[in-house]
Formats: sequence, structure tokens, C-alpha cells
Amino acid sequence: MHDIKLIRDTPEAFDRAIARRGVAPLSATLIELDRKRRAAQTEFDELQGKRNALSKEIGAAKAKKDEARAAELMAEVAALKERLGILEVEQKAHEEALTDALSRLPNLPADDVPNGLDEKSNVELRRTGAPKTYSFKPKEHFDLGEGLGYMDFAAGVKLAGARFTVVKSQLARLERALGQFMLDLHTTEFGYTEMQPPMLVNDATAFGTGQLPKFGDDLFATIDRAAVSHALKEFSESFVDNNKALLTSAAQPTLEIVKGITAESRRLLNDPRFRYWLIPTAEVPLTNLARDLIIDESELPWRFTALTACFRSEAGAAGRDTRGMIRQHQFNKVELVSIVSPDRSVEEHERMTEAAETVLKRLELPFRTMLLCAGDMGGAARKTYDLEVWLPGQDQYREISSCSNCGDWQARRMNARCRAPGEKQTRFVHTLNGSGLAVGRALIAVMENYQNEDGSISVPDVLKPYTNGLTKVEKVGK
RNA sequence: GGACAGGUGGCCGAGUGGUUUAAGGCAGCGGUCUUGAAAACCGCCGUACCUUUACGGGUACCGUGAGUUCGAAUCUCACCCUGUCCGCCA
Repeated sequence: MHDIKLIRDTPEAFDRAIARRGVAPLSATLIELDRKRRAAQTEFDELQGKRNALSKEIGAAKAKKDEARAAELMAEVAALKERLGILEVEQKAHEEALTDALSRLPNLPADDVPNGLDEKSNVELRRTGAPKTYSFKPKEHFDLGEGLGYMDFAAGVKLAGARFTVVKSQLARLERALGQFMLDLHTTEFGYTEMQPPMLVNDATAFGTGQLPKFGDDLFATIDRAAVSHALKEFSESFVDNNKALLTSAAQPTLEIVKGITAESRRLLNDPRFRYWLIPTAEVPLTNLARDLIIDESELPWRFTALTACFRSEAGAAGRDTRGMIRQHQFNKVELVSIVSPDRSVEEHERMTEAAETVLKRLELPFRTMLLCAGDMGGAARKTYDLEVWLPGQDQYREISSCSNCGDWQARRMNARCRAPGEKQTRFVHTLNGSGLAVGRALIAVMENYQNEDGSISVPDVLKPYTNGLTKVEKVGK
């Protein structure tokens, strides 16, 4: 969400910045909406003030038993009423239109973010660790997984559908070890507090981080069917009662009643009260912990980490990465979230990226750090670093982490503020999030980088404390 | 799922149609007194928006939304949430 005051003050700069994200100039439209909104509000406030003053006089007149004066004043107020009603509706309409327009715009890129509209313009900042050389041709993770019998794609399809996988046995253990290792690293060495947040969230939470209103189609949603049934039953009973006339007069009374109840049923299934979104990342619940708060700046930074399942519809990715478990509807991820005062987010962004990089360094996986260009960032971000891990089976670097500084863009949506000790003025916090890391992809990276010629996978040293003696993932039995 | 109670500023808490401009207290901040501290006393102490060069002025907000009224924290309706007890449950 953007600050309309800032747009008002520097419209050209705003248009130039959103142009870098491929959005057409909008400041003129927004400013005009804002002008109408303020005009309505100013007049409304004035009339309301007049009404309040007159009402008070009525009270005084009545206390003095001066009914004639009271009646006179009441007539005066009545004259204001119509205009007041119109202005209220106008003000609300302009305000909603403005908020809606503002909440659909992506964040402005930071000054040091390169221009460009897609990943071709991303800038490689550094490479860490050199890809190993293999005396054999490295396999891709799905061949390794199926060869071991520990990655069952057919079972995933049977149980759920495409883009679901069942990971088994020693590989499942290895994935769990990866998650534990990451959480331990972030909590003990980087000061993050481990959390277990809800994986289903409401509309307000999904709006706060920017999934709604624009990107609802990328999410899975659930409905509380029992609650819907209950509401529908209550509706049906009163609906039939209220439409008894239909039963005797209409040509097709039953049809009319069925139509009414069907319409209500359809409405209830989309009622936000009964709908929960499956989180696409733990960023969503963790960041929203700050929603509607005024946090004392002495408490900041807040640093949270969580290992959760993440759910994504991958609607825009048809045909991409269909083999294997690179791109799944459900995957595990350790997420990092920081809530900081506005003057600290730049340094926190570097720190968070370092935490994510440390995971790959300790696992001794080669990777490169990318600075995303303006057009390739997510809507909430003002600046993003991607970590791309080397996959010898695929012979390329693949994204495994994305660390973003969102500035105050999410904070404005969430109304998340902070206040310096002794200060009166509140400021919007800055929010940051990063994967530390995507656990499913880390499993793939370990498999491909630590594979042996016989198809077994050596366990990285740093994971050995977590695997209960297992040092090599290999096929057991026949 | 059943029964009851409740939702007021950072916290506690009064307030059932008009001097409420939300009492009072706690916490916090400033001051007087004191060598210093405590106590006592005095003062300040919610958020957002509109307006003004500024000083200032105004409006909204008492869980949310609608309604009644000249006027709503207060009355009406719906919804949300919380607590307690009972039932069921991983």
C-alpha cells in the first residue's frame, strides 16, 4: 500500500518508479480521487460540526423548557440532514476507490535495484563454493529418489494429484534433519524466535502481506463446511417462513424457494467468515503478528522463524518443472521474518540474507547470490536477493531462497506501527522476509550434490547430529 | 454442540439519551521540595483523518456493521471475539 501524501508531493517520481515495474502512470488518477475524497470529507466535517453544535443547543433549550427555541433549532438541523447523507456516501465511495487502487499497486523498487522486466536482467552479485566435479554423470533428484525407492510420485498423484509427492523412509528423515538444522541455526546463531503459526489464515491476514486482493488465485482456500451448513439451515428455515405466501400464490412455489436457497448457498460458500486461506509461506502469519499494533521501538527488531508446510496453486507455472519435486503444490519451508524500525531495514536485509547463505555454506552447497531486477520482484518487495543453489543433475543454478525488504508497504496494509521511547509520533515498521531455506529444494540440492555413483546419497556432516546415526541414504533390502 | 457472562484509552475501571470535552486509579513523562532518593503536591499523558504558512480549529473512533433520534459509549437488530461451566474430541 502506498502513501497518498507521498504521491501527492512527488507524482513524477512515483510514476517513474512504478514504470520500472511495468505499471502505467497513475498518479494523476490517484490524486484526482484523493482530491474528491478530501473535498467531501472537509464539507462533511464542517456540517457535522454544525449539527453537533446545534444539537447541544437543543439540549440546553430543552433543559430551560424553551420548547419553541428547541423546535426552531431542530428544523435547522433537519435542513442539514440531506446534504450530510449525500456527503457521507460520497466520502466513503471515494475513500474505498482510492484504497482499492492503492492496494493493487506493487511496491516501489529501491534505488539500487536494477532496471529490467524479467529474470534476464537480474544481477549476479557473488558465487560461493565451486561446483564439484563427478567421475560419472550426475543424476537428477527424481531419478535418484525413485532409484532409492524413497520418492514416490505415483503415490502423490493417487492421494492428491499432480504436483504432490510422497517422500519416504531415509529421505523423509533427511528432509526432517534439514528442517531441524535450519531452525537450530537461525534460533541459536541469528537470534530468531521459533514459532508454530496457523497454516490457515483469514482474509485480513492474507491482505496484510499482499496476497489479497490481487493474488487470491495463487492460493488454496478451504471452507468451514459445518459452519456453512449451519448458516444455510438457519437461512432456509426463516426463508421458508418469510415466503409462505409463495407456497399458496406462485405458479411454481417450490422452484422459487429452491432458487432462493441455492443463491444463498452459493453466497455462503464464498463468505469470508467461513473461508480460510492456506498459507503460501509462513511469511503471511508471521508478518501479520505485527498487524494493528504500536510496538515500542525498544522491543524491535522482532525476528521470527518457522518451519511450515506451504501451499501454492502454481496457476501461472503450467508445464514448468512438472517432473520431480522442484515445484509442488505443498512443500516445507523454514521462513525468516523480521519486523524492524524504519531506519534499520537495509542492514537487517543484509543480515537476513547472511543467515540464509549460512545454511548453504554449512551444507557446503555451491550457490550464487542474485540481486533481482525491478520487474522480477514480488509485489511486496522493494529489494530482493535470491539465492540459487547449484544442481549438478540439472547442470544449473536454481532458486532456493528469496530475501526481501518490503519497507513499509506491508506495514501500511497491516497498520503495523512503532514508536520510539519518549516520542509521540508513530511510524510504520518495516517488514522483511526470507526463506531460510526452502526445505524441499534443499533436499533436492543435497541429493544431487552428495550423490554417489551407486545412487546412494552421503549425509552432509552438519546434518549427522540430526539423522540418528544415518550417514548415507541408500536402498535397504531388495 | 448446550448454558451463562462479558468486550470502554498502555493497563484497571466508572459510565442505561444532552455541562462527557469518556470520571477515577495505575503505569509513564515533566516540575516543586530534597545532598540524593522516596513520599507528598502540581502539571502533562490515546489513534487517525481534514483544515491552517503558523498558532490553532474541526471530525471520527467505547468489539464490527446497520438502525432509531435534533443528539448514541448509553436504546434496537445482526455479526465477530473473549471468558467460565458442561458435552464431544487429536
